[in-house]
Amino acid sequence: MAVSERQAADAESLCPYRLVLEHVTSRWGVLVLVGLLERPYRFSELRRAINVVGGRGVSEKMLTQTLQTLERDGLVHRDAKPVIPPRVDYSLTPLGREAAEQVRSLAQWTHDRMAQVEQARHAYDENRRAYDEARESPQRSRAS
Amino acid sequence: MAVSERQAADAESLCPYRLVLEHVTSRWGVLVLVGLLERPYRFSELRRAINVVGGRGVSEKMLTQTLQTLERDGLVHRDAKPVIPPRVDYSLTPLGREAAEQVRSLAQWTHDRMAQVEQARHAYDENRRAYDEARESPQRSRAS
DNA sequence: CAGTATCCGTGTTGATACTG
DNA sequence: CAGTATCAACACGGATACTG
Repeated sequence: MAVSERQAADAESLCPYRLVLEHVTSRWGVLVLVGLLERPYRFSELRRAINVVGGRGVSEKMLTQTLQTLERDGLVHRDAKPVIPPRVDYSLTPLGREAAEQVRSLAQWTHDRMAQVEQARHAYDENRRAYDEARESPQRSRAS
Repeated sequence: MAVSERQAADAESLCPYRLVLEHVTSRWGVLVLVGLLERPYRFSELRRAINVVGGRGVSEKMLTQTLQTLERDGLVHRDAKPVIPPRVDYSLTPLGREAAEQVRSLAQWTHDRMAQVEQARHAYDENRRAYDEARESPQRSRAS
């Protein structure tokens, strides 16, 4: 069962608020929140919308799980209409909207600072490489 | 090797900025950033500080890995003094401080909204339970 | 369409032992 | 003290098949 699967995962030894933080910042949680910030979505619609972003798409299982978790936390509202074929709309609760805005803000910050991060990475990798090489063949650079 | 291990993990199919977001919001990344926001820490000192928070502690390996990732991203500064016994101080870069403040803000929000979240969870679980029970023994409630 | 149930590969984690 | 290396366990995520 999906629910007990998630709950088992949640039963980790984290302070309760860290749990919510993990839900919100989880791989698909971020995408779902940011997506729903724009407008409500149906299940498959949301799935497609997320898959566009880049990277590999979210599986039905993961989307379901993510949505259930966020719904349980009171961040996402699930509106299931009893029609055939089934139609379920997902939207943000007021609480969810607050969270989503924070997340989007953080994502935005990250996005804006990517250049600096990339630069830092290059510098780091350069140092590492130089350091490793110096250790592999010390006789070349240390031949006094 | 720890580095290639991390890089393999990072080679996932995510947009680049999502990667940084994951680093920053990762289980230990959050704790490290928030911890260092207070003041610089030495390695084991930071480890102990994090372990206090609750939950199970971070292993040396995970702390190392987290710190290296954040250092590579240019968020954490590592100051290794060539003395015996070794002494290494970790602190936030200006970039890291910005990130840490955002993260702390999000963590704070989460913390402040826990009551609402818990309440939503109770409501959710109640509905689920009632629903499941109704399905298990429909003859009791539907005996016309 | 909107899920649920199940199996299974793999990445992440953590315990342990070792090094400088 | 501050790591690194290796291995084993396990949770997570994904593919598939099935239901209402």
